[in-house]
Amino acid sequence: MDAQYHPHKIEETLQASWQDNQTFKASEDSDKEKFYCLTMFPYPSGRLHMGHVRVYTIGDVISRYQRMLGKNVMQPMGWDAFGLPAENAAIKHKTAPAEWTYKNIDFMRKQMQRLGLAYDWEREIATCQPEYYRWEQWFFLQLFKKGLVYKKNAEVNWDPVDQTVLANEQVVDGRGWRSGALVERREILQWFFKITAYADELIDDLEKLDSWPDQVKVMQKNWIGRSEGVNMNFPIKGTDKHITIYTTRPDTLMGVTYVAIAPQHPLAREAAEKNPAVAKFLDECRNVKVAEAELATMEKRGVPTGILVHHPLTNQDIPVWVANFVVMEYGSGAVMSVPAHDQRDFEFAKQYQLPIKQVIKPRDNSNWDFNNSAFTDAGVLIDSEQFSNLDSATAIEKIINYLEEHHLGKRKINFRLRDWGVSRQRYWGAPIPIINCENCGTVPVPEKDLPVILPETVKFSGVASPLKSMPEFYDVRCPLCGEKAHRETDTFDTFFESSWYYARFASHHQEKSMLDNRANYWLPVDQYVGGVEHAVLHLLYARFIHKAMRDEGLLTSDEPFTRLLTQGMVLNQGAKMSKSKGNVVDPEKMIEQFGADTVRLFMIFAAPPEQNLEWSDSGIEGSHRFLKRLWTLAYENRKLVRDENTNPSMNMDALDWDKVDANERNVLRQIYEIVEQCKFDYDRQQLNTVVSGCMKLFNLLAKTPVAHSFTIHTGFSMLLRLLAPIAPHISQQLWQDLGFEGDVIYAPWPVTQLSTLKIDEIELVVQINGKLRGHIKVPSGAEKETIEQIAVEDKKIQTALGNQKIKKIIVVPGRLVNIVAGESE
RNA sequence: GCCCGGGUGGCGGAAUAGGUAGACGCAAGGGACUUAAAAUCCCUCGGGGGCAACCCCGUGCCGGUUCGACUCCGGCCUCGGGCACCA
Repeated sequence: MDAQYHPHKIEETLQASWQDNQTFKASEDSDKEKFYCLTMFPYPSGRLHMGHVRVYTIGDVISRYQRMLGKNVMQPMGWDAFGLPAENAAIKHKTAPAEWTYKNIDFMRKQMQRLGLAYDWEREIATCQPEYYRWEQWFFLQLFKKGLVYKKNAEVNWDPVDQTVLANEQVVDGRGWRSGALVERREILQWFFKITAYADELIDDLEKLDSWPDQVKVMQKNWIGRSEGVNMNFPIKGTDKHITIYTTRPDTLMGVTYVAIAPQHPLAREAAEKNPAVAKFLDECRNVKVAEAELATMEKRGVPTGILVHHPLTNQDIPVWVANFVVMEYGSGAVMSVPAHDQRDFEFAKQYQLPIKQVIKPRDNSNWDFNNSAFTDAGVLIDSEQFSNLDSATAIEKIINYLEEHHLGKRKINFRLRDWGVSRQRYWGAPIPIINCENCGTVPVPEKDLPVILPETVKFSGVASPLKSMPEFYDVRCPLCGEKAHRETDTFDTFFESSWYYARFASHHQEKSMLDNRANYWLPVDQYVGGVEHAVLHLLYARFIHKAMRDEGLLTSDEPFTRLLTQGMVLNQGAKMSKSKGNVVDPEKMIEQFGADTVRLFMIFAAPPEQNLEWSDSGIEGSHRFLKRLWTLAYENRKLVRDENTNPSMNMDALDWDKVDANERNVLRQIYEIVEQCKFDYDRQQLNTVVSGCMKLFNLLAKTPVAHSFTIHTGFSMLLRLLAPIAPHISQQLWQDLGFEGDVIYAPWPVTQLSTLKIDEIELVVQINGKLRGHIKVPSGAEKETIEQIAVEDKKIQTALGNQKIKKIIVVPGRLVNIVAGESE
């Protein structure tokens, strides 16, 4: 055993042996309870950054902890390998996206191994490999057969100069990032997944996810946005046509003063043909990027279409406006506007001097000031003919019933959730397995022809996808009629790959099917770890695909992830690490300087997993210092611990605590308390305080006299196990050097004798009116009356009480005594 | 704009079901060892007052509930995440 801590030597030797012995290989034939621990796989961007190091460490700590609890653990890793950055890198470095991606994967895999992450590398997946995406293409075809896939027009950001579709992040201040041209909205035909068919189940099953953060569940629930309302027809004056609107507030029906339609609404287009002002407005609306945030924050504008509709109840004429804030995708793309009771309608009405008609008054009968804002709460109806004087809730029911009886409207449950557009007009993605034939229309690629392989050696200009100019890719024969046909050149949204990879890890190397029985053994994932930024999109899509796979008979579970941990970002000087800010800290350099254990320890210690972590150069030095001290103390006690291992000084099975020295008993009790606390913290995943616990235990051991060899031995035995999931290398090395049996990786979790360890006296806090005034010692298990008496008779308490009268005494067992006292008579 | 989080010493953070605010670590200051420095070890360390025992104030801001509030409720300020083609 070296006198000094040499992290590199220990870590590299151990990592090599883990690899050689396939220590972390997972198998399905085990009598142990299974535990599937998964961390969101990365995009292979080139090298690991601190954010990666943090998540992967957290996942690794959890999986190692579970292994020590005796579970059959599987922890795989792979690569979310398709996506935009490879195309950008291809333009910049003139390398093909495939080559660049594979190089990055090789480099990052080495970096992960150097961190000592306990992965089963045999299960590794790169989503850009045909062996993977062929099953995605296959699954798409199954959804197609079931009618869960359809094609429709949808808007994209169009760069008129580069003649290409832009991602939202490629639109900067309304212009294409490369060309600088003003982007335009353009409609193109795209494939969609009917995720809305699962909307109810996606919302209802959130309740089953007890071990998900509430935060994420609430976000998903709001995102899906189930609302109960009514679809209502407003007849168009002078025609037999009508506009359908959706509202959740039919109680405000009598307050409608105009109807607003989306710029994409067919009626708006019709109006534009006759009305140049409308045409001009629609044209202006095209220069806004396709993003909800954009729509919500831009100036609310509109123009009258000249169209009038009849109010369904009063038959009154109501003008129809086109407004830029009405979303075509939600409801029917048209809304009834009630300025008096909706804030956005209110502002719009003020801006264009449209009438504001109050039909709801506050329940307390007060007057509402309509100069500043709408009254949006529920209340009592006024000026609403037969519905006047009803409360909002009753009125909603009565009005809906009336509308249904008179065939003017129909009850409708609506979702904010929209169907998932999966077409991307890009090269670096999985090809959509469809052939377009002039005779036969849309023809799925026959399953025997899968996979449709993405050509990897291409010339990449960055403007349009190379597939669009590769006849060898798109010129095909129609599988039905045999005539010349055209292969789909769009590729899948990369969220599709990341929606089922967790299941494929459990069926790796299966060439005959997408998934096999092993998936039912491992799934659902017991612990999923990843960033909060994925709270809605990725996690919702994965839940949807999981249910779709279940309905395809590929799986039996309803949900993919049992427990979810969403971790925070790594910041430096209060900001996300980025090249432009110049605050990037390279994990590779940190490992070089301090070793993997120190980096891991700091990542876990510096903040609780869910919160952002502030990088600190001196902080990581502190973590390193702790490991050095630990090594030194272990070195100094090596003989004592080894001897105790071969020749125990106390027999735990027949231990008589009364014969143990009181001081030693006291130290042991503290050790046990720390160990119990660490267990509690591991289970609630507050890993930073586990490290605090380890440090406390270490500080205690450093002060323990050598005579207490039993305590020192117990302390080391427990400390090394508590620390093993976090700093696995040093823990294993010391475990071995101090003569403990086997590998710490498989060592059973420490069990304490805390419950049998007797305590004679406990200390309680004494408060007067909630303010700390003293401490008392009482026999453990003392009666409430005894405690009260001791507290009141305490000298300090007597002085503090003076001649105040005691009104009440509250005793919280094991914690405190609060004396409620007041003025004397 | 909408949805969801966070705000506690000089700094990162702790306080488990409403019960001692500041655990653990970092930084800083003082001391020991050393020719010296580094390393290591010991002490101090929220603010104010007091010779002291002790006292007062203090968890973003304002108000409420409670014997007792960092914790619960109402309102606000501020920083961050997401908003459907970044992943």
